[in-house]
Amino acid sequence: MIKKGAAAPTMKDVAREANVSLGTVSKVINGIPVGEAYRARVEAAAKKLGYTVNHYARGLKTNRTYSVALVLPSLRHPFFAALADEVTASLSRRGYRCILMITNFDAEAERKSFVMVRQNKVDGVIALTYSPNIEPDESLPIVTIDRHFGAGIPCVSSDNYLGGQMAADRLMSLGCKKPLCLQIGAEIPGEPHKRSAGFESACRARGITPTSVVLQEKQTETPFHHFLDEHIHNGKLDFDGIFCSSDGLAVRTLNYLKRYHIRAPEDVQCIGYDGIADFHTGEYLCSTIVQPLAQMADAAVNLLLDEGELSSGANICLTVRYQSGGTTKD
Amino acid sequence: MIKKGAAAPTMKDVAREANVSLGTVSKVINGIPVGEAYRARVEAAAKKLGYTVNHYARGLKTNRTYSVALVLPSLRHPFFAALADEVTASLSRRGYRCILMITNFDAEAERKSFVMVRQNKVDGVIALTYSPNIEPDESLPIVTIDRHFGAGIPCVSSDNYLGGQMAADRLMSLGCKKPLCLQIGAEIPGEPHKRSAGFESACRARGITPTSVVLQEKQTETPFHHFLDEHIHNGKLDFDGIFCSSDGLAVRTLNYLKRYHIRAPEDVQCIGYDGIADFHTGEYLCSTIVQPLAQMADAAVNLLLDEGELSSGANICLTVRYQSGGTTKD
DNA sequence: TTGTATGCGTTATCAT
DNA sequence: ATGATAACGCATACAA
Repeated sequence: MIKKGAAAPTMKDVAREANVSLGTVSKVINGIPVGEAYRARVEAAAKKLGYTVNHYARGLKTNRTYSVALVLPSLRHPFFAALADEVTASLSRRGYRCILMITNFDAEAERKSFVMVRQNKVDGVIALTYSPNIEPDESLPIVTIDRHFGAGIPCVSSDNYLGGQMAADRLMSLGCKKPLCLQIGAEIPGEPHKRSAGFESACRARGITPTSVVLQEKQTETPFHHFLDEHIHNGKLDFDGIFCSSDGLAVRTLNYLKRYHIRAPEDVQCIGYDGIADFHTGEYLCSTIVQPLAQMADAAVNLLLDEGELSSGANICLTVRYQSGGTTKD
Repeated sequence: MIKKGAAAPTMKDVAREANVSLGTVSKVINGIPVGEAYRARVEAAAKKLGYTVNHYARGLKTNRTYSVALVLPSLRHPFFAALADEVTASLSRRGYRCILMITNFDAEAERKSFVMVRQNKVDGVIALTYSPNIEPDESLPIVTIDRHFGAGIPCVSSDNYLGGQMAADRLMSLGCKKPLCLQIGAEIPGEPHKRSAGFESACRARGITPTSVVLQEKQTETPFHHFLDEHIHNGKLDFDGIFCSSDGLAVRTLNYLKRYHIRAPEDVQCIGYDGIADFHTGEYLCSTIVQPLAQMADAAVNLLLDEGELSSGANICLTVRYQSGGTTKD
């Protein structure tokens, strides 16, 4: 049951207590120069009454609510959860609140969150969405993470291309001759696709031609399984190194191969992408390319909040690092 | 950069467009009876302009903001993440927004979130906190999850006692004669403690006296390890069944025992608590007592939002279920 | 410098 | 039943 506690003190109360006018209180609160004696009186009164500004009333005037919406498909995915964790922290450091919107991959839910902005309910949106069709609305303050929407919508992401290259280089340094690249494609072009592009490029730079298989998003992974089935002869896999476009995919792929008693890193080495360690054990799920989550969150927040940043239309691409996780021979 | 998009249409705009007064628009929006012709006109105008209410302005009048704060220690823990996911969804169904507050187990951060309520920035708080010392503030609309704060603060939790009993019964049905109970204690009395209490009770009901070890919160788990060390003789553990107060603890304990080549379920059976499946594989981490997350979220939301519920001071205790997860012989 | 008055978008209380 | 108007808490342009 929502009941009102003792009504919070307002500026009016403070003004009365301090024997000054409303405007003076407002000035003190907002750091506008005011006579020292007045300032002291107001501050004392404010503290005595436990006054704090009502952000909503303020927002009604200023059109700023000091809150931003974070649009995510889900929180169950460790990567999304960790991202939300970082974004919330980053926002909090800047005095902003985070309104969480879970879309469950539903385009309608995504749209809803975007209209919120126009209702002045948030100052901006940080979105990680899979819907291909959000209109690059007018000057909608929005920053996407890891997804390109073309138009002038800025995107912060990890350096996916570099990550792919690093995976390839690492695999080949560790002796792999027959690399395989497994990728779950997104409807939206751009970032995720760069992982495999980087991988392939680095392979070719060493004169090796990798095999690549792409899965349509939201499809089950059985096409991958069929592919693997066809490439197992005499209990041996045709490939000695696999790069997966996510750690989750790597884990599932390795699990599948386990049925054939093909193990990592002995029989095949494998590198994933994301780099979210298992919470309970602190261990990485597999060897992986680690996304710089904290920096990505900060970048997104700064982009959204800092004057002029957004209009630059810049995409920010943060560097990644390799992390051994037991599925490679290093 | 936060810039304003095309100003969102207001009631005034709708009123002008529909050629009616402001009050009439308000009535239509709020479902208050109004002439059919008017209603149609207003609705048409609203749709045409893409009008949506500004919740903040409304909140200024009604003292309701239609948003509640969810206070959580972290999002990295799968249980917290899943809980946040469910709470957000439940809130959304009721037309409420979720403001996420991550405390990182910091008492000061928790306190901050509680003052927000008095500033009218949220209508209530759903909190899962470990700080023992939040004052049962005046009529602060708050519901806790899985933590008791005594006083009149309602708490929704899974039936921890029953869960402990179920674990004990299951273990003994599966042939265990020497049960061990491992628990990470909380500073706050109440719910978590009931897990082991239930376990012990069920053991004794069968005439078996279990061994229990409790760890002080935030302590490292080495005391557990020492204890286990002392109870391994000739490579065999003195116990044949372990109940851990969380899945995470179960996983870590089993990992530790693995060093001694003691394996589950062959050498020792083990049941955890929480029941959050691994996101990537969909598999449970261990045999476990599953908390009814969705129901808990709904219960917390309803308790907070529904008239009169809160004042009843009732604690809600939701039933759990057992789930085999490979660390028991069923 | 300080105080007064107006308006932000909405709801609610009035007359009409 | 409908329309005008005050008020919510705050910021601000303007007057003092």
